Amino acid sequence: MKTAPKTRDIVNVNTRERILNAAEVLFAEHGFERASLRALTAEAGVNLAAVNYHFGSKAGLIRAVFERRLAPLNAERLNELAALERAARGGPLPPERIIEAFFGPVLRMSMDRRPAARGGSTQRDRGAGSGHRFIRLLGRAHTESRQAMRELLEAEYVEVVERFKAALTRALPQVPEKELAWRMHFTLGAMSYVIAGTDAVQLSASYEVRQSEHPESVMKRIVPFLVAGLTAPLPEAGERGAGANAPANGRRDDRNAERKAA
Amino acid sequence: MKTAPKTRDIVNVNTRERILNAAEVLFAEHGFERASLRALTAEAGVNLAAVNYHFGSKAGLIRAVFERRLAPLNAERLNELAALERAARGGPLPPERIIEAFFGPVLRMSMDRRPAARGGSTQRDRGAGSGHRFIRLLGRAHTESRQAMRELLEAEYVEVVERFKAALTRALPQVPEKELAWRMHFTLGAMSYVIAGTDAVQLSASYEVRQSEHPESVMKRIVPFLVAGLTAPLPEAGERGAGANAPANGRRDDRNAERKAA
DNA sequence: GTCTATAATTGGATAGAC
DNA sequence: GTCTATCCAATTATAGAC
Repeated sequence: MKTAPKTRDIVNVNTRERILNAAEVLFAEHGFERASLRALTAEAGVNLAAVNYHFGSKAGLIRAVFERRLAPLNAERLNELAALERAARGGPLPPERIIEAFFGPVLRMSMDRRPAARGGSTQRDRGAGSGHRFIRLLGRAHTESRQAMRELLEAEYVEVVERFKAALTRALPQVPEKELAWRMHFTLGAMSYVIAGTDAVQLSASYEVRQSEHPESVMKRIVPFLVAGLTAPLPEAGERGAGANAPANGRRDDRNAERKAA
Repeated sequence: MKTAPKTRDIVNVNTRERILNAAEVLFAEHGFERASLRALTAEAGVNLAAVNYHFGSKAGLIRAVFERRLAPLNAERLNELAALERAARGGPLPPERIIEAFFGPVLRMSMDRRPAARGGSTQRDRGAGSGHRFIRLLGRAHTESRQAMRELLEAEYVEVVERFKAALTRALPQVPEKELAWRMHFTLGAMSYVIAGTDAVQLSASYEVRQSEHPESVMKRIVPFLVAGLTAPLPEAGERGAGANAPANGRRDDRNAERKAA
């Protein structure tokens, strides 16, 4: 609000945000390398030099794109978890609720498919819209090997991961720590795959699985799957020999309560 | 074998394979865009122009890298499944075995960490070694948006997915088709996350989870998790309203046998 | 089949006027 | 803050000698 904006009247957004929005679109569509600043500024309807003015470099722009989104997303996760813990008054939480608190925010974001608000054009760019673009971008970032990218993601995630890990540890005392670490790993994998969704790896899934589902519907499917996995019978104590010849130990549902198995 | 190879004596590999090996290394490390043909041919110890001679273009090289690996990998999966089905003589397979047949080959490949055989140098480049490099590359390919890449992967995967889907459908008759499609999706996600492993998304997992494990050990952990998920109690019939207020339906282990729920 | 040299493009970044 | 014009580095791809 320094001086009156250039031409547009009311609903226009400033150059900085126009760039961030266009970057989100084009990075998600073509990757960080192939999306050129030229294409990007054209999409945003701003001048080429504006990127360097506002973000210093292309790398700075990439960083800004992630910071804008990840902070509120993870804050929401922590809020939901904190609300659950308040309601539980110190008791352990049902694992279902923990999963929902972690996955809900990102799932809802990934299914927010408002049209792209492309072109240099104007009104209703509000808040950059359509979170699923950012989610695709996030999936892309996970396979990035750049040092800076990894550090960025790690910094944004470390707190939520620790908090949710603690909550799950209390919720599932019968699962040894190391086993739980792996099961969280599997859980995160299933979640990531779902939100990566549409054009990433869907090919390997069956073709009936489409993103036309509502978030609640997906949640209703994935929660029982993950809770069953998290509370599954523990593998036998011996670390070795679960090869293809091990007996199919079927569907027992006993929960051994040993902690820290080997 | 047309004329005697340039200088090296016995164990040298031809230019074509040297390029493929170097491409696998550098594409996995830096991505398809950032790994230049210059860096790549330097790594391989071959001339820059050789890439275009042997593969037509950089895109052609990328295609060749994937084709060399995916075909045998998926053939192995189909072989293992076929062996199981022969042994079962027409009966349904235990889901544990199906998961192992699908995941075993890629898991073993991902944990094959023979050193990179880098540099222009020579002997023991055999078969390109260390499959985990290719696995990382595969993870990267999944987030690629290029049309050609998607078609390539889809073509390589369609048969295995169909065959394994059929096997799981027979193994889990109590799970409705659509539900099973989702559960396969979750399953593939957990698997992908594990093999993407080391530097991809490990940050979000807990730091105790390391790739130092043996394939059998990982398999022993993931199989019970996935089988429990695949055989989990079905969500209630109504499609709506599994929001954060649904009752925590805990750990029943009843399996409703309805097929095709809404 | 392999090499050198170079063409043809495209990219990120910046200087300096406004 | 925005713009034009331009620099400079790096890329893929190819032509043509060997």
